[in-house]
Amino acid sequence: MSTTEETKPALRADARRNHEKIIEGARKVFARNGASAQMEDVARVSGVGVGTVYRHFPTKEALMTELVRRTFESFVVTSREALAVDGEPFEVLADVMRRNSELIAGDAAVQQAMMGAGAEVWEGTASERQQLGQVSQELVERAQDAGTMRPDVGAHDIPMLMCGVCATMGHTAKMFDWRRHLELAIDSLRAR
Amino acid sequence: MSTTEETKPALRADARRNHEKIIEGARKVFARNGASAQMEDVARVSGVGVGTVYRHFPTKEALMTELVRRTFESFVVTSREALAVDGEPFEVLADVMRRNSELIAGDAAVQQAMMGAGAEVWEGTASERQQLGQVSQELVERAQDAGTMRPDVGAHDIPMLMCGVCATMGHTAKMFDWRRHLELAIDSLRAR
DNA sequence: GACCATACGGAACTATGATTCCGTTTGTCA
DNA sequence: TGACAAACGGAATCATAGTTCCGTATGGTC
Repeated sequence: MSTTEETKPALRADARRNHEKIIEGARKVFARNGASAQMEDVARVSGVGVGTVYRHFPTKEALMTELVRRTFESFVVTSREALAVDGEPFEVLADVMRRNSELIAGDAAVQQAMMGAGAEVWEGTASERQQLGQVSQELVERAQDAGTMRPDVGAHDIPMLMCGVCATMGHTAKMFDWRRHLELAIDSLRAR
Repeated sequence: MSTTEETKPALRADARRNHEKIIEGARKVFARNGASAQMEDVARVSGVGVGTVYRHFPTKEALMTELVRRTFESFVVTSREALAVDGEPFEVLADVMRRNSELIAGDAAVQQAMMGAGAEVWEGTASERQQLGQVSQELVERAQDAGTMRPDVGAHDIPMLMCGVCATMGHTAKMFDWRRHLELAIDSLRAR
């Protein structure tokens, strides 16, 4: 596959098993605590020792990046699915935003990543974000062609608005309702 | 003034001078680095020792809270001024949002406070936020009575949207333009 | 201008949490 | 099943940054 002759010595069975356990445990811990999650917690919840976590991921940043990367991958999937949906184009786009927001809602680490916390995480997800951008571009063009989306906004405005919604998700104030924020953001994109 | 007979032994001249220097220095450091600013830096920039910083503020949280509180006070001032402005009510409100955003823009600590980082800071500014809420309420009512603001939004939506704009301000991505985000947020409040 | 409470400076202390190290255990393969 | 490399566990280490302590300096007052 790769031109650089990657040596992949094939993991031992227990190592492969632990790799999964760590990703699963880490997802829970980072989802709950965001970037301030502790590696000891990840190890405990995953049912392995800290040393094992570090054997699989060189740093906390690297582990978090992998988790966020996988989530962004799933955004790409839901967005691509929307390309095949037959509906009013602006509503299709709005539904993608709603669907992806629901995925983000339970995960503090992803919220923080959307908000730009941590250069490594941001850069480590460049490929996924780029793919997401392409799909969004297509959805936006359809909606603008249909005349139901403002012509003076672009696909690049969507992550910016989502970043704002994520800030609301993470906020403790009871009066802040991210679903409401999202609907306002969607409305701001709607043609008048 | 106070019913609890506060003993205020009158600060020595050098202490009063240092108090100002610390607030001034801390403003710079927290504005640049947000909550992750270091007390050693605050001391150095202020031109005093760390011990002196702690003589004036018991904890880092307390210092940060005081800074944020003062900024929120200035929001109350600009918002109150707007009550006296004679103009189209929705545009008056939008201008308050623009003006206050410009004040926030240079200050990472205030951005983070708006985004709900730090329980003590949030609670320590309750009075100012409450005053701000009252003034906003009045501005919103005027705009809604004029029919230029959506009737199904409220004053409480404004800090939520501002929270989102603050997230954009703090974001490193070059494509994120908080002034653009703000205009979209304002548009989402506009009557159709 | 001497006294002394107030205030200062910054080295030392402490807590927290990421990362490393190494003795032990376990899969794999002959 | 014996050998050995791969992988594990978790105590120990290291780094960072908030906070405390105490010897020294200074403003206010008689």
